[in-house]
Amino acid sequence: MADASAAPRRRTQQERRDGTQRVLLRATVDCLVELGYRGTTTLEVEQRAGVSRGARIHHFASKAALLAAAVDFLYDQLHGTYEQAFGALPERGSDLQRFRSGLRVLWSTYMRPDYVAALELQMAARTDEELREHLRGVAERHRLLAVATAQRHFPALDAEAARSMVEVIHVALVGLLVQRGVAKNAEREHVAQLVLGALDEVMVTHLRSRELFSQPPPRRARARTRSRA
Amino acid sequence: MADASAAPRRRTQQERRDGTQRVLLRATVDCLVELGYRGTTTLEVEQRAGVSRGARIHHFASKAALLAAAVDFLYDQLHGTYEQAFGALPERGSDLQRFRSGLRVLWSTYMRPDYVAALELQMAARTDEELREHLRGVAERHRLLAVATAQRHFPALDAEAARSMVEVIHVALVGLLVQRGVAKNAEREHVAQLVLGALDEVMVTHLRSRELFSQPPPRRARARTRSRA
DNA sequence: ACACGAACCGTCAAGTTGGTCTGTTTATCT
DNA sequence: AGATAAACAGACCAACTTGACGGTTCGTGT
Repeated sequence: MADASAAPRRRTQQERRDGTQRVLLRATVDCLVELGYRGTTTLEVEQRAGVSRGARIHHFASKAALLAAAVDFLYDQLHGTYEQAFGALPERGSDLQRFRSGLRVLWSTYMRPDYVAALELQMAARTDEELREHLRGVAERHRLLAVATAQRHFPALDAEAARSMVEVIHVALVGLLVQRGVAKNAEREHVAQLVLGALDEVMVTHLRSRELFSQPPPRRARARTRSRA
Repeated sequence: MADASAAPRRRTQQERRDGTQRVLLRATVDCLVELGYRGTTTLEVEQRAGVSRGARIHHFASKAALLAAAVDFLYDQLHGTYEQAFGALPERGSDLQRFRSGLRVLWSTYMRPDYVAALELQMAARTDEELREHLRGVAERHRLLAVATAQRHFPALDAEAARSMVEVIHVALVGLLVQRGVAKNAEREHVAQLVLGALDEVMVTHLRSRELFSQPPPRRARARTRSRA
C-alpha cells in the first residue's frame, strides 16, 4: 500500500475526499475572483472543478455550505501566506525600516487573488446573515493572528497599539483593493503609492511620538532597547 | 397651465416620465442597499417602484441600462450631498480645525445609504466590463469635483496635493465602509474613530510639514493668516 | 373633438440556478 | 470474495430572472 509511482490508482477514500473538496474550493475561489460573487454559480464551480453535481452535493450540501467552506479555505490559505511573507522579512534594521518593508509585503499579499475573493465574500456577507455570521468568526480569529504577528515583529507595541495599527492598515488596504478593482492600471499604482506613503507617515509619526517603536538614536540615545523573551 | 394646488391631475408627459424614472431609480438604489447587487433584480425593482414590467422596459430597455442610469442618478445625488455638507462647514478656524471637521462631514456622507449603493455597483463593476466603463467616467468627474472642493476650502493646496489628499481619504473611507458592512455596531464606531484619527494625523503632519496648510501660530506667530474672497 | 404617439399594463417564453433523486463505481472491512 | 458504505454521475424539477410582445390608457397638437 505504498506505491504511487506509475499509475495513481486506488486512492484512499480520504485522499479522494480531500482531493475533490480541494478542487471544488479552488474552483469556487477562482470563480469569485474572475466572475465575482454574482457569477459564482454552483454549475460554474462544478464545471471548473470537473466534478458532477452529485459529487458536489455529496461534499457540500448547499451553495451556502460551499461558500462557508470557501471562507475557511481562503483564510487558512491567507494565514499561510502571511506567515510566509512575514517570515521572509529582514530581522535587522530599525523598527521604522522594518515597518515600511513589512507594509509593502502586506500589500503584496492583499493583492493576491485570494484576497479579492475574500473581499467579494465580505461584500456579499453584508446582505447575507448566515454568511456574515460565519465570516465574522473567521475574520476575528484572523485579526487576532494579525495582531499577534504585529506584536511579534514590534515588541514595543502594547496590545492596544497593535490592535489599532492592524485595524487602520487593514481598512486602508481594503479600500485600496476596492479601488484596484475598477481603476485603470496606470491609476492603480499611483494611488497605491500614495496610500502606502500615507500609512508610512501616520504610523511612523503616531507610533514614534508615543514611543511605541523602539527607537534607534533619534536625537539623543535614550537607551530604550528592550528585547523580548 | 400654472395650477398644481388641489388635485395633481393631468400631469405633463415630461412630469410623468420624470416621475416614474425617479421612482424606478430610487427603488434600484434601495434594492442595492438592502439586498445588495445580487438581490437587485428587475422584478424586485419594479415591485418596489410600483411600476409594471412594461413601464420599466419603456424607460430602461435592459437591466444594464437601469443600472447605468442608477449610477448617474447616484453620483448626481452624492454631489448634491457633498455640496450641501461642505457648504455648512464653518468658515472660521484654522485650516487644521476645518480639515478635521470637514473629514467628519465627509465620513457622514459616506455613511449615507447612497454611498453603500455606489460601493455595491463598484464591486459589481469589477467583473462587468460595460458597467465598469460607465462607472469610470462618472467617478472621474466626481473626483475632479472633489479635488476642486478641496482646493476651494484649502486654497494653499496645489493641484497635486489636493489630488493626493482626495485619493487617500477616499480610499480610507471606502475601506471603512466595507468594514462597516460586516462588523458589529460596537466595532464599527471604534474602528471608524481609529481611521479618522489616523487620517487627521497623516494629513496634518504631511501637509503642515510641506507648508501646504495655512498655518496659524504653531510656535512662533508667522503672520500667515490669509483669508480668501 | 380627434388623431397620434408616448406611457403603461400583464402575460408568455427562453434561459438559469440550485436541489432532489436514482443508479453506478470505488474503497474498505471481514 | 462478498458485504457495506462512501464517493460519484447525471437526469430531473421547481423556482426564478429577464426580455418580448400585443393591447390599453393618457397627454398633446391641430
